[in-house]
Amino acid sequence: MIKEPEMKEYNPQVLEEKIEKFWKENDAQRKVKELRKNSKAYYFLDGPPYVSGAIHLGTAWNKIIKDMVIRFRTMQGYNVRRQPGFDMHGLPIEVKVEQALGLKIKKDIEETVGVDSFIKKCKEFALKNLKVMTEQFRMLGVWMDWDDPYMTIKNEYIEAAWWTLRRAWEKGLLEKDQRVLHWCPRCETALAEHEVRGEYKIRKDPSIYVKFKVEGKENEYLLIWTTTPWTLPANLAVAVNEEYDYAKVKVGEEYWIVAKALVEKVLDEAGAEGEVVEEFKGKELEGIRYVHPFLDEYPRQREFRERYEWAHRVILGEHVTLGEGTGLVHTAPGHGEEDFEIGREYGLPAYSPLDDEGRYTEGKWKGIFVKDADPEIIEYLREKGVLVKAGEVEHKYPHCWRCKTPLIFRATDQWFLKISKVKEKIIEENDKNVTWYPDWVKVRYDNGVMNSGDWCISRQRYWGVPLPIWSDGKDIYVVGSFKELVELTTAIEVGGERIDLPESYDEKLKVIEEKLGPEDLHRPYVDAFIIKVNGKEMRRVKDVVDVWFDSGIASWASLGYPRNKELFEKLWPADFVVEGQDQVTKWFYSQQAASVIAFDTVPYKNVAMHGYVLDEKGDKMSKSLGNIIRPEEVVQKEGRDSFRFYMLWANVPWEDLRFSWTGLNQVKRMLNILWNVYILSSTYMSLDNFDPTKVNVEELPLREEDRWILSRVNSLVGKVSTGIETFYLIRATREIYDFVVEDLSRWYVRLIRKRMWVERDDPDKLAAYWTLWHVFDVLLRLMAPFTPYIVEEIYQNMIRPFKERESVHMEDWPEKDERWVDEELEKEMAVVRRIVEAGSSARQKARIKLRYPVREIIVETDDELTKRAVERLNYLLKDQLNAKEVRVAKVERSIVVKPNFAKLGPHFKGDAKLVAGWISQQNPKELYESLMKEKMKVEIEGKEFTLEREHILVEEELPDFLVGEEFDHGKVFINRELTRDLIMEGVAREFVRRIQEMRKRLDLDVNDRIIVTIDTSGENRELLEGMLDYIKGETRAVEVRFEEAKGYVVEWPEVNAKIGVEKIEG
RNA sequence: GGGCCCGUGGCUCAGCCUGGUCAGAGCGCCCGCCUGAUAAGCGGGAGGUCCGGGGUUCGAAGCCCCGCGGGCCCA
Repeated sequence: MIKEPEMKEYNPQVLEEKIEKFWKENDAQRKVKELRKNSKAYYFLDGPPYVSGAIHLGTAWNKIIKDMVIRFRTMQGYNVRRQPGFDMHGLPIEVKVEQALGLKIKKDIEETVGVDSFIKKCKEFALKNLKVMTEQFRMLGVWMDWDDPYMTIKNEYIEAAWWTLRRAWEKGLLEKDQRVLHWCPRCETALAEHEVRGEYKIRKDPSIYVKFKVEGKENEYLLIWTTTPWTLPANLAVAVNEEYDYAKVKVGEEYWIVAKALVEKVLDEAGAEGEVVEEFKGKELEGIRYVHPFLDEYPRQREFRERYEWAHRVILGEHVTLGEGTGLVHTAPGHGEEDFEIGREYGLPAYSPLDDEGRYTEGKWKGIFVKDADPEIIEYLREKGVLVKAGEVEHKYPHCWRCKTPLIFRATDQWFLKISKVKEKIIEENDKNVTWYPDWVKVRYDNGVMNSGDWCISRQRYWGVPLPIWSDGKDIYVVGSFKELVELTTAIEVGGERIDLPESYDEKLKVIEEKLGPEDLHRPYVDAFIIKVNGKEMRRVKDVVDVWFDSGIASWASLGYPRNKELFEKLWPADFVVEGQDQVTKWFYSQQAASVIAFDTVPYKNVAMHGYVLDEKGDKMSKSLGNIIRPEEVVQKEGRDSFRFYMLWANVPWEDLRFSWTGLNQVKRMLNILWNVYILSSTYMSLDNFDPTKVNVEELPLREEDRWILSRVNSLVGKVSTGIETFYLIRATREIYDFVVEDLSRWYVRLIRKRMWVERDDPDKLAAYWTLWHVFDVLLRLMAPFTPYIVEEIYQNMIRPFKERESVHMEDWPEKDERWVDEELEKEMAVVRRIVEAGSSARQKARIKLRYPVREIIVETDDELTKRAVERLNYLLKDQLNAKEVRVAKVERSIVVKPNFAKLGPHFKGDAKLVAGWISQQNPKELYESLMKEKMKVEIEGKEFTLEREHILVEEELPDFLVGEEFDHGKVFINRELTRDLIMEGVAREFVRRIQEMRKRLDLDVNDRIIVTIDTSGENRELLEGMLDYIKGETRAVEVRFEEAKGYVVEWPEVNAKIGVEKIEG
């Protein structure tokens, strides 16, 4: 049975708490899973958020989308894998822990706290944050398996990483290589290209011009420009572009060599004057040797000069441009990517005399941090007389994404995944197997893949997947699992002491567990293992793996593969992933890259991208701007349902979302309207003990409006399903919004109101009840993925008593029932709405309130659909427009013809007045009709004139009693003549309305009976006498008496009356 | 510098793929109406060079080209 709702007002906070409790007590989430246990599998893969400690609106949006999809697919009947994931390793946590422990430099970790306890702290920190974030996600109503998330720090997960790297090694895709990489001198580790992406910040650096003396020439110099003076000690060459023109410029007694196109600019900057004395192509400069400015300060430079043919010479490179500088590029192969590449071509060494903390390891500035050395070097160059100009420049410079330290380029030995060898395959497999939403993201993605280089996966850090590479300094071996590790291990080192292990596996394991504790694939545990391969003893390479690799393997690691193969075989690859647009070249990429290495194909079938959340003005939310809105704040203020629906409604998901409180409020209003419809429906239904299962639908006298809303709701099913499936989410949410607000509330409920107020068993009322009930049955299911709370509340009261399923979330997704779809009726109803709008507007013009009936309304149209609509839905029009009659007809207009003085004047000059007077006297219709046909010759007072159409102005004139208004397919006219009967009805309505208002003020129940006493003018009384039955029926009054007002009395001056209302007890 | 996306009333956005009903909605503003959904609801009105400029076409907010402004990613 439907109960009278306990909450009359929509209060999301109370409602949502109540539903949370309901779900918990009824174990709803588990039951939903249980229900679909044996259905077709759907592998949804959660992109793991980093355990930074707090979610923001963007993370919330992400999970709201995911939850919506999960709920939708589940209702469609899939057994959806809904495991959340967390990205838990990596530098961000290390940095936080370092801060918490007050550590300044990397060395402190090993020497002050010890790797072991440092790792423990990192783990604690990560787990703590995971817990916090889990609660935040739960708060949003996200139904994932929060008790069993995948964590990148678990042994089986780490082992999946090992296994993957082993595969890479077996395929020859894992190599050690010397490369110039971004290096963070604070974190003391290399960073991969994707870690530097987006981390370029404006920064002030020195900008200096330096002259290198050409060997064997007096006063001749190569002029170079750099913003990193500290790299000059490592300079080994000067690059020019062979295509460009270069010039020898005479400046005072000196000759400078500069790109011709830049001569003016460079001289200007240097504040020098000079003239070009010679020109040549860049090619001609190749091989010119110069004197390195720090030959004495850096003895190694002397050595290079002797050992390398191309050291300290001009070399050719296409990367040299004329955008800035001098066209001669200072080249330090150990400190720049392009420098490194070109240096390799010319056989130059990647000289990089720095330690991990960025301090010189030799030469004049030994021990000094390179950035600190900049000013000293500049000063020294000045003293040497080779500094042409020293200034400053603001430019973008990469910074460490965690600690914001400016990065330096540095040549180091690192481990790489050879993406260059599988790039083609990635793109090919992606083309073949993946659907992108929206489709153009694929283009963006492919471009990204084509641009990416090899993947540097080694990090010189602690909190991460240990690189499973063991080495004797020459050969390497990549271990694929813990089991294999134990098998190969012959000894472990504990506290600096070597312990040789027994042969047998079990005994070995026992000793290991005794000495090191239970299996833990982190550092320092794994560092202890000494393995023997081919007779050689090997120790682990101390690096850990880039944290991006962790999430890259999620599609199989989260399934426990390869330790457990079953799930993998059943589910992989994933059916769906969705993340923010920054992940296109990050997670979407790292997954495909790792997967192609491991399995030769891509790990997901459908991938969708969403945008960022910005503030109302379109600015990024940031601490410094103070415009951060926390998800908790939104939930607390407006509720989870509004929040969720809003995020999927505000705009297309792939564009950035400007979060707006007013938008959110609009959604809340929609939910409030839905709630009001529910309250109205359930109040009446409960009053009448309505039971939809006892209704024989076949025999129900459904009215046109019932058939119409049933058609609408079934059309809605198709639109919402398609919207979600194509990831065009606003197509789903906007349709729902419009349906609730326009179709259901503003129109259907308005139409059936009277039917519900009928006080007896009435098939007509029952038809409306059943229709409403059925609409709710479908609508609630359609909305369940979006607004799970409010629909559950309504469902529990209205639907649950008559159905099997315990929760709306256990329901099946509705199917579009074609039997109910009637497009013609939908179209006709749309026309009716337009006519009603035009009619209301005409009423307003005529100043006739809706309470007063009008005798007739005429619809003037040529449109067939409109004609059919007026005929078929006539009773609706009469009712809504409060008209006694509504019909299609042509309105007879009278014509007014006036002389057109603007044309008469110039034409007839002095006789114009005469002609005008004549025109005014004619029968307008006849004159107009004959002039429409041809010119007229007329004689006025003996003179002859020729009249033309343009000599008259024609106006149509409606009869006084008609007022018209246009609509799409014609005009609507209302007849405003009021008869006594019409006035009687209007006045009766005025009184009814006021009595109802008084009932309301008395807080009477719908069923309470009253006695009404009216003290008013004789005129009113006379009008009302004939309407007493009507008044009684509308107000549930037993009696209406004209006498002194009694009981609760209110004076209503607008109708010149005192009205008394008394409740009848019992 | 390159790739992709976005640019429509004061604000937030639909529409663009599949050119052709005066360019739509909500919010805000102004004016009314209704009243047992009611600390709600409804109607009407004002308000737009559809970023700018070319082109294709009988016809362009929509298709093509060139700019300008913003976003993401890359260099």
